[in-house]
Amino acid sequence: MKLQLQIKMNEELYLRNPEHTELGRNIIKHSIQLISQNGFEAFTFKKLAEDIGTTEAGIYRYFENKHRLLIYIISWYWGWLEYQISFQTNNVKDPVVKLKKIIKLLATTVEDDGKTIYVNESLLHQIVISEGSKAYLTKQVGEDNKHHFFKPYKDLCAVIGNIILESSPKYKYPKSLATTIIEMAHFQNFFMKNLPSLTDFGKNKAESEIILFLNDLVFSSIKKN
Amino acid sequence: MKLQLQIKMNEELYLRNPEHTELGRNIIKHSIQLISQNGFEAFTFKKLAEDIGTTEAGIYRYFENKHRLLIYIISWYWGWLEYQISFQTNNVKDPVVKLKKIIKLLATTVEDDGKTIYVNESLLHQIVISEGSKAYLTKQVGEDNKHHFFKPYKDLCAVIGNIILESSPKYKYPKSLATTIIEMAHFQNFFMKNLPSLTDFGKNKAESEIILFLNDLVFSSIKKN
DNA sequence: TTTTAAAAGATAGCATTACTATCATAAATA
DNA sequence: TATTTATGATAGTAATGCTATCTTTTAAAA
Repeated sequence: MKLQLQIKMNEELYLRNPEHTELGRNIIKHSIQLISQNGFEAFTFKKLAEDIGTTEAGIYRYFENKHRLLIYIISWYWGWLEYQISFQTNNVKDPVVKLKKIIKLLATTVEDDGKTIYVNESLLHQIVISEGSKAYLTKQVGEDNKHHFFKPYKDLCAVIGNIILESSPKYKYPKSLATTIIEMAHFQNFFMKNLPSLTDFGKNKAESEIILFLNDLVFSSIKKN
Repeated sequence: MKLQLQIKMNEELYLRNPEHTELGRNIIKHSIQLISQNGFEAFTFKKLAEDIGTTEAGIYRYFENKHRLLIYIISWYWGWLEYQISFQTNNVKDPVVKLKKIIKLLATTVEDDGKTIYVNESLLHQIVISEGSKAYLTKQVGEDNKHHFFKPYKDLCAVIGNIILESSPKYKYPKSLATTIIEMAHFQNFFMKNLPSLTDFGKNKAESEIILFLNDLVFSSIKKN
């Protein structure tokens, strides 16, 4: 039996549900390819349409603009990651072990598991690293937040924050530490690959070193209390 | 005697040195105002020209494009901040005290001290929080790095990293911890103001709480070794 | 099986953005 | 006074970020 994973998306993010049609799924698939290839700034609906073999107007029937589309795929990633976390930490009692698993999931390049046909999680992970913060670092963040566009990210932070509290009930900054873990898992990765002198992960450039750094950071913070 | 502070800028960042002319200084001044007001995405050379009372072509004589201009003002900020740090930690022996002062400087809204006539450091600080990472989160990061555009940021990280090592010579991740402090000082501030449920700085929304969080994070990491 | 509705394709158009080029004028310097 | 240098004024162009309309295809309902 082949299971297929479905992530429930905020309906206000799109005009027409891209999961329901071939064209819609192509929009998601090719967006991920194009954005990871050329970056979000160079990404346009015109180029996307050409890549798919449809027209610009066709894309606009699904997404109001490219920023919404970015939020869509990033949100999809957070939803997917939360599922991965709940799956991988299922039946694990020790919150310390859970946290270590989460850090590993966050900091490790994911492999495309084929459970989601039109989403390449590995490319998507790269997008989240390079473009993820652009989803909210805008002047419309307040408006977008009213539409609950950041709920998947918040949910993930809440999950991680709660495990931090499980491990150390008196720790004062579980949510801020959670966002720190998430953001730093990605920023250190970006720095390692692009501005390596900003990190301590010299020549080898292995994600495993980021994991060690984050483990050290997190567990020295929460253990001492 | 009134001292005037000059930050030495990378000459490849501009076509004509904006500090040398009235128009150039206006470009810097009004860029900071416009970007902090409307965000970097909505910022165009046309609007900037109108705001100043000059023409678009006039701006292009100083900066190749708006991305270079962003890097210019952000770099200026890092240079300025490094000066502030060296000034405020001068004659301080204890690296722990130094680090605390640095964290405070990073996390606190700066007041415009008038030492730099055409730069409003307070607005610039807001820009660095909201737009700072966009300077390097691009596909051209490698190219830009070859031009040493990120040197001021790297220098600052090196300074902080070295103080971390002074305080704890065996700590393994001084540079990564330095970037974590810098980035989190800004991200937690952004979250606090725009997506508060991602932080633990509830109703009061005081920068002092971010300082407490960062102090806790940093000193639990480096003390235990 | 027809009818009808929904989705996609094809084109057009338009304001704004991100530039480049040219020519004239004012101000500073030699 | 001559001449460089900076600025102003204007034009133009390809690409971007949309909206609108009309036709054809596809698929669901009657």
